[in-house]
Formats: sequence, C-alpha cells, structure tokens
Amino acid sequence: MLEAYGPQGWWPGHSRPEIIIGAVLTQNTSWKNVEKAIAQLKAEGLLDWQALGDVSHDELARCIRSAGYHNVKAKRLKNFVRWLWQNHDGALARLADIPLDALRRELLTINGIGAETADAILLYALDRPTFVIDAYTARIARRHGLIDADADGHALKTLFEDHLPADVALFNEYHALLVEVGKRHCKPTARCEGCPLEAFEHNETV
DNA sequence: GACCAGGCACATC
DNA sequence: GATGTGCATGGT
Repeated sequence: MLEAYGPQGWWPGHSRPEIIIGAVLTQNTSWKNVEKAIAQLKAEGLLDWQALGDVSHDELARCIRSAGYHNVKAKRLKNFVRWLWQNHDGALARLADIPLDALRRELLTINGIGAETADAILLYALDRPTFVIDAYTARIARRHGLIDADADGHALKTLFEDHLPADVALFNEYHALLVEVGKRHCKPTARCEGCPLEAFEHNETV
C-alpha cells in the first residue's frame, strides 16, 4: 500500500483539538464535508476547549451544519469538552499519564464517542498505539479473507494489533493507507479493480 | 434519484 | 444478544 500510494500524512488536522473535533465530525461523513465545518469553527474561533465549552448548542450546530447530523454532533462535541473540563482540567496534557486501556475505557464512557472515534482520538491526537477499525478497514479485511465475514470490530482490532508491532507511526500510516485503498477500490458495491491487495484471496461472498 | 460517506445511541424483539 | 432506526449534509 505504501509503495502504491506513498505516505498519507494523517491526521489531516493541524492541532490536537482540531483532530479530536474532526474525529467526531467525520462519523459516517465524508472528510470533504468535515473540512468545511472545521473551517467554519476556525473562523468563529471555536477550535479550543474554552470557546467550545462556552458556545451555545445552536451556535455550534450552525457552524458544523455542513458535516451533517449537526445536532447530534454538537451534543457529542459538548460531551467531550464537558468530560475534559470536569475530569481533566480542560487540558489534554493531563491525559498523558493515564494508561492506554484505562484512557480508552474513559473515552468510551462519553456519550457519542464509540470505538472508532475513541481509537482515532487516541492514535492521531494523543499518540497512543491503538489500531483504528473503520468501515473501510473492516470491509477490506473481510473481502480479502483476512478474517471471518462475521467478525466484529474487536476481533478486527485484535487481528491487526496481534500481527503488527505497537508503533504509533506504523498504526497511523497503516490505517490511513487502508482508508485510501477503501476509497479507491473497496466501496460497498464496486468490485475491487486494480486494488494493491489483489494478491490476497478474494472472498466473493462478502 | 439512488447510493455513499473515516458512527453511534437507543428502541425493540 | 442481535437487529433496526434516527440522525442530515453534500458529492458522485
């Protein structure tokens, strides 16, 4: 994949808050739509935890409208910010001493932060070695017969983490490359023409 | 107009 | 525990 596409330079965000906000906004949404929402947040000075805590729901929802599901996502962003202030003084630096597993469990208690969003935050914003399983990764792994068709997210996560060294830079690039393969060759319906993973056996039933 | 996009929570059976 | 549904905009 790296040979085919080169380094992806993920996450496409310039600060940790921006990465975390992007992780929520991109839930079931194309990154193009998220970019517009983030640009709007930046224009309104809402890319920091203080401002995001102070802004009203309606104002926040209006800013992120282009990312879709703007009412639920406004709540989810608020939930994250509330958690950060109430439990960690509103400072991401306070999370540095928490063991990965404990921090992951904490993130999962926040309403609106599920497994993928938690792992994306951990890997791309907090530099923790956890593998991100998204729809593309799951589809690619199943379609290429790397795992049973009915395997769940945890099984997929375990598959990658058990076969790769727990390295932040590696997990970062690996997942980003899988998404690129997915975007180009592994749509839900489209056949996998010219996929760089064609060396693997296809599971045509999936 | 259908399908898709870097999910998640909640209701219902 | 598995399955279905609401949430919403924008591109192909």
